[in-house]
Amino acid sequence: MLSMDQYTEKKWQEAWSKSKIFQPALDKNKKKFLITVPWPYTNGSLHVGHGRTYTLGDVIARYKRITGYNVLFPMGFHQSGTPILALASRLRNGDVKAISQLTRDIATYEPEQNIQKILKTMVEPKNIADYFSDATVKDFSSMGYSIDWSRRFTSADDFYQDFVRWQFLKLQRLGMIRQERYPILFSPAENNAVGEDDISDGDIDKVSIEEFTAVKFRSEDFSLLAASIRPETIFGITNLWISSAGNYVLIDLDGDPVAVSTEAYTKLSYQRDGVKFIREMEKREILDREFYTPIERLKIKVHEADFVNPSNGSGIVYSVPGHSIIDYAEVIRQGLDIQPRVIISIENPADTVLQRAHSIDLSNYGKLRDVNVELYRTEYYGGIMVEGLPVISGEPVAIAREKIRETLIEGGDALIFYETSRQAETRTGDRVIVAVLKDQWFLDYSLEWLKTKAHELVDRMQFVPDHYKSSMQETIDWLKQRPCARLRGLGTHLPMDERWIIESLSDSTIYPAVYTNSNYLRKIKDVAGEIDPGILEYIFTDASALEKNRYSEEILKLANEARKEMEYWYGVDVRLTSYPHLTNHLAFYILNHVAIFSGSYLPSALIISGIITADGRKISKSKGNGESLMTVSRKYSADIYRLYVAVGADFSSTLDWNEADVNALKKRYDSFIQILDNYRPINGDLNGAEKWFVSSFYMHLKSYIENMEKYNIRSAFVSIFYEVLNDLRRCETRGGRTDLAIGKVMKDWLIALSPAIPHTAEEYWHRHIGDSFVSIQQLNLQPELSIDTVVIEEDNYVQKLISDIRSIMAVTKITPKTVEIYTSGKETAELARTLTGGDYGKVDKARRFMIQDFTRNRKSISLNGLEEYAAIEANKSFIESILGAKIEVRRVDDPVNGKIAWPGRPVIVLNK
RNA sequence: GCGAGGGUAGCUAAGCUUGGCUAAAAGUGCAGGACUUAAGAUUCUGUCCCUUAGGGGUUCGUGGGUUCAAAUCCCUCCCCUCGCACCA
Repeated sequence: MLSMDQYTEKKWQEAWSKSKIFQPALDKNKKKFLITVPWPYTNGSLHVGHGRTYTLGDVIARYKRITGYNVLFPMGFHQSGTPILALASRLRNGDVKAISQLTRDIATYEPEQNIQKILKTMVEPKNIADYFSDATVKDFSSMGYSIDWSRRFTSADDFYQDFVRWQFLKLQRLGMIRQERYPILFSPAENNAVGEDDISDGDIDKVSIEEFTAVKFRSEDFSLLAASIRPETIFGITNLWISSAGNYVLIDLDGDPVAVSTEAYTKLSYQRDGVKFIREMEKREILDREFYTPIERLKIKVHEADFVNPSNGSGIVYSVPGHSIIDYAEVIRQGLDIQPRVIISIENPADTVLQRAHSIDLSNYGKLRDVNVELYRTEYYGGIMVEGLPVISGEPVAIAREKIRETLIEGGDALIFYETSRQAETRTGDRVIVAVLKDQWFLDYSLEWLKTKAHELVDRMQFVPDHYKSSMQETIDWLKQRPCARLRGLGTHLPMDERWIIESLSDSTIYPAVYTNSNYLRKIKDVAGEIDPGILEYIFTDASALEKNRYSEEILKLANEARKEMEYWYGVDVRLTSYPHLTNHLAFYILNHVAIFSGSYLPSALIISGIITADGRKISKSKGNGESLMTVSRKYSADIYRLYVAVGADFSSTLDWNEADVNALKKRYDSFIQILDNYRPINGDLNGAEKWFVSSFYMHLKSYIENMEKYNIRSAFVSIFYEVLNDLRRCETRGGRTDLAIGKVMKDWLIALSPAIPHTAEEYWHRHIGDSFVSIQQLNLQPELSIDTVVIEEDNYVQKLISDIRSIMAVTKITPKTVEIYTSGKETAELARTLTGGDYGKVDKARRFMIQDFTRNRKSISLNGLEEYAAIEANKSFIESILGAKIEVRRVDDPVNGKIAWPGRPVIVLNK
C-alpha cells in the first residue's frame, strides 16, 4: 500500500492546523501577499468543478510562502440571495428533487442515521447556510488548503452587515445610488418577485423580459390595444385579430377607455399606474366596430382567430399579412377580402411572405411559426422600408423600428408593454408575469468619473491570461445601472430603505477588505452593539478624521488595531476566479473598489481560470454529474486531485475530469512515491550521470521558478514533476545511483513540489529531512548557481551521437559489432572556425576540398569548444551498453572513408 | 447581431507575444524489445511519408500575402466555444 492515503493526509492537515503556520500575523519586516478567491455560496456540497479555483489559489499561496512572502489566504462564506431561500421552501413543500439533492449532499459528510435529522432542520434557510458553511470547511481542509480560518466570517454576520450598510451609505454620498422604474419577473399569486430559482425549469429554459410596443387603435367609443415586437410593420396593417376563446374587458388606461384581454389587464395593472377596471365586454362590441390605425388613420376591421392567445401580450394582435405568414394564412383560411400590403423590401424575393406562402402548408401552425421567425430575422437584418411611408421611408428595419416606436409613444398612440419570453410558472404552479417596480434601487455604474477611474485601474492591473484585460475594459464601458436590491432573499437591509435587501452580488464587492480585520470588527460589534459608520470610515479609508470624543476608549483601541491590519494587508495582490465571473462580479469588484478605495488599497492582479467538465460534460447541480470534493479526496487523495488540477490544463482552458486521465496521473505519482519510499541516504562522489542529473534538476527548477512567477502553473509542474522524473530514469539507465542523485536535490525538490502536493512533500520532508514544516521552508531561488553547463552540453552531445548512430543503424539495417567514432582534430576545428567567419580565401590550398563538405553539414557543426573525445570516453560504457556494440574513438584531421569529422559532427563507421 | 477566445500529429494538449535552435514539449493511446512462469507494474525503442550511412519530402482549419526563412506576422473564407446583465 502506498503511503499517501487519506489518513496520512489528515495527519498533516491536523498538524498544520495545530501549529497555526497558515495564520500569519502582521509583520512589518516581511512583504505581505494577500490572495483571495470568491467565498463559496453555501447551498450544498462542493463538487470537483468548484475545486479548481480554490486549488489553484492554494498553489499560488503556497508558492508565495516558500518564496519569502507573508501570505494571507483567507476564506469566508456567502449566504446572501434567493437560492437558499428557494431551496428551503422547496423542502418545506416536499419537492422530491430538492430532498434527494440535499440528502445526497448531506450524505457526503454524515453517517446514514443523522441525515434525516439534519434534513428536517433545513426548512429554515439559515440552517442550510450554516450547515454547508461548516461542511465546506471540512471540504477545504480535506484538500489541504493553507487557509487562515481564524478570520472566517459570512455575509450574514451582523458586523459584516454593518460594513455593507456603511458601504452603501458611502456609495449614496458618492451619487452612485438611484431609484427608477424597472421591469422584473413577478408572481401575482405570491405578490413577489421571482428569480431563476423560483421558476419551474428556470435553470434549463431561461425566461427573459421582452419589450413590446402596444399600439392603440381608436374608435368613437374606445380603443383596442394590440402589442407587437415589430412596430415598424404598422403601415402594413390590414385588420386586427382577437381570440375566439378569450374574454375581454374595458379598462381605463391613462384616461382612455381601452379593451384588452382579461389576462392583459392583470399584467398592465402590475406594469402601469392608474389602470382601472371599467366593465366586462362582449366580443360583439369589438367585432362590430371599425377602428382607426394611428398616423395614417385607415379604417380597419376586427376578426376572430384561433391562433390568438389571450394570455400572450394584450390578447389582441394586429394583422400584417404582407410580413407575417401566420396572418396571411389566416386571411386565406377565413376567405377575407383583404390585400396584403408590402412595406419592407429585401434583396432576395424568395424570402417574402407572399412567395413562401406558395410552397408551404398554410394549415400547419407550428411550421408557420418557424417560417415567421426566419422571415422576421431576414427582414430585421437586411430589410429596407419602402418609399412613400410616413416617418420611416427608406430606413433599415432596425432603425425604423426605434424611430416609429418613439413617434407612436410621443404621439400618445402607443405604450411600452413587457412580456415574458415564454409562458412561465413558479415551482408552485403560479403564473409568472412581468411587473414594473416604480422604485427599484440601482447602483449607477454609468458615471463618467467612475468609469475613468476603473479604466485607469484596469490598465495598471495584471491580468492572467492577459486578454481578459480588454474584456474587462469593454465590460466597464457597457455597464450602466445595476439593480442592487430586491424585495426578498437573505442578506443585508438597505440602510436608506429597510424594506429592501441588498442584492447578493452587490453585497460582495469589497468584502476582501474585511478579512484583514474581521476579528476586530466582531469585537467592536460585541462591545458597541452597532459599528458606527464613522468608525468604519476611520478603519477602511485613509480619510482619518475621527471624532474621538464620540467613542469609548475600548472602541478606539480596537478601531486602531483594525486600521493597522487594514494598512498592512490590504490591497488584494491576487484575486483568482473563473471566467463566468468576469462580466459581473469582477467588474463590480473593480468599480466598487475604485469608488471607495484608492492607492495601495486597490487590487493589483486578477487571475481568471477556466472551468472543469466531467467526462466532457458541463457540471451542474441539477444533472448531479459532479463528484463531491470529499469523495474525490477519499477516492484518490487530495494530492492527486491537486496535481491533476495543477498540470491538467492551462489557466484559461477547460479542464476535463475523467477516470482514465486521473488514473494515468496516479500511476506517475505512485512511481514517484515509490522512489521516495525506497530512498536511503548514501554518501560518495557523483559520477557523470549523477552530476548531469543534478545540473539538469536545477535547470528544471529554474524554469519552474520562471513559470511560477508568471503563474504558468502547468508548465512549472511539468518541469519540476514530470521532467525531473524522466531525468531520474535516464540517470539510472546511464549508471547513476538514484539515491545519491536525489539526495543532492531532495530538499529543493520537496520544497518546490509542496505547493501542488503538500501532504506528500510534508510526509517525505519529515521522513528524510527534518522536523520543520516543508510548507514554510524557503526555496532556493538561485538554481543557476548549481548548473554546470559543460555537463549539460556534454550530455546533449552524447544524446545526439547515440541518436545519429541509431538512425544510421535503422537506415542501413546493420547491427554493428563495433562502432568507430572519429572526432575532429585541432586542424579541422581551426578550419571550421575560419569557415564560419566566412574567410574562404584564407584556406590552405590542400584543404580547399573540405569547403563544400563544410557548407553541406554546416547545420550540425558546432564550435562550443566541447571536448568531444573526452566526452565520449567518459560515457563509453554507457553508449556501449545501449547500443550493444564496442566503441572505438579516435581524433582525426584527415577524411575517413571520404568523410570529414567536424566539431560537433564526428564521423561514424559501423562494422558488422 | 455585438464582444471575446479558439481550430496543432490517433486523442488530450504546449509552442504563436519576441519568425530561424520545431517534424513540433508533455501526457495518453498504439507497435516492438527487456524484466516476469504469466498477467500487471516498471523500463527501453519507435509511432506523417520515403530512404542500405546520420538524408530527403509533405505538414500545424482554408486560400492568399510579407520574408532568405512562417505553426509563429498580415489579409480572405469556413468551423467551434463562451459572454450579452440583475443570477449565485
